[in-house]
Amino acid sequence: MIPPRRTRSNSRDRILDAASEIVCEVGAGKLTLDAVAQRAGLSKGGLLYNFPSKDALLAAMVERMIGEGRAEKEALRSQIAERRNLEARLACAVSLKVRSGAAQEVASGMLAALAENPGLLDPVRSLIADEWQAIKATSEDPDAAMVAWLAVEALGSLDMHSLSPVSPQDRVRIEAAVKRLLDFGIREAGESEETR
Amino acid sequence: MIPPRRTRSNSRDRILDAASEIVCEVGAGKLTLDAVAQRAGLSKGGLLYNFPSKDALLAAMVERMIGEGRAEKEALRSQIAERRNLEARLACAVSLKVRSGAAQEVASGMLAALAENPGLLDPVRSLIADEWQAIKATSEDPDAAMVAWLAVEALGSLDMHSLSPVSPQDRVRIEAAVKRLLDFGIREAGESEETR
DNA sequence: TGAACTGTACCGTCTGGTCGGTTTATACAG
DNA sequence: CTGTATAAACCGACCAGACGGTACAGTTCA
Repeated sequence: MIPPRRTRSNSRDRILDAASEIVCEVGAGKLTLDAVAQRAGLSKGGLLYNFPSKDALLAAMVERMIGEGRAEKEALRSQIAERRNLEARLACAVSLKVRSGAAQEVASGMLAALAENPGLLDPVRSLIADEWQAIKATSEDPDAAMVAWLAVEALGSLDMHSLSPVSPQDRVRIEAAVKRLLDFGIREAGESEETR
Repeated sequence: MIPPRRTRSNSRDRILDAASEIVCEVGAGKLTLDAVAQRAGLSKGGLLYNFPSKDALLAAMVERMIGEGRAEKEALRSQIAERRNLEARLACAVSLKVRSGAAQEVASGMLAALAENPGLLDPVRSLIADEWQAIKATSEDPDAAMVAWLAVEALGSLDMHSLSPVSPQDRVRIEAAVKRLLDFGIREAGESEETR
């Protein structure tokens, strides 16, 4: 029950949390230093002491989000025994799971703010590039894996902008379809069709 | 050689063009009324005479973009004879074709600005919803069509944020894979695999 | 005591929007 | 053809608020 000692790292986390909440609730356009400070329970001075500029704050947010994403992915890696299309499955699982949570909405708002500072997106860019490479490299059927990964990515992206026309039922079907796609690949000409 | 008579609609288009250019070049963050006015060759007063507010301007930009997309789709409709998975084919074709052009970059920048005014995205939302319905309704294999459409959508979305890890070669392969997917569907368990 | 940290008042700039005035085109009367 | 009236189109100075950032004086802890 230590009187919540305000350490620097402590404040940093509180600030980052506050910023995420704000972005998530009212969008990146309203992400002002004043708002963040208020939300985090300190003054603008204190905020700027921890993050010398708004860009620094944004960069830290990106950093943290990527870290969380990676951690989540790592956690899933151990659960997936099957080696087949490992990376693709991973990516899809991560997307389908993580992306429906709060992180999703944060990412949504962030993109808007980040769009103006292309540099801030660099970490994200390289993360995606890595994922893509892994998928191409470790999949038995890269074509199917690429398409599957893209489809899942789109799901997230559309949600992100609240643009998704995909109903929950659709979602289930898509998930199943993606799994089938990864497991069995794309059918060739002259094969049977069962469900119609 | 009439001294380009300044009609209202004339100015409107000039303004819309200018705004698009700016968004495309420096991003939505720099889309100020002053900049647009200067670019369009009139004063801020004149600009605000044509569009009573910045939101009105943005809304008009969205409107025009949607209109262009629809026109493009209509144009393609006549070229695609095959009835199979018509809607999905159309949508994908439009995306693959149009989205690689200038409209793409404009859309990119726009999203950032639009993210703050969710209402401005309503037209886009309904457009997408319509497309989605059409795809589900008119496809022989809705599952495959949905996945295909999503994959193409992701391609556009990633490009939009300059986040795409997809190389030109990848793109070609994906395009082919999507076509196969639409034509032949997803393979089921216990079928031959030829390319490995 | 000193370093880490916080609070607050303030500044400069940017930007959307207002507003009164000016130009330009058109219609029409004489 | 000329003068006049009218309204649309346009101009640009100005304003108010928001926002990022600074300065600096306190405060707290080791």
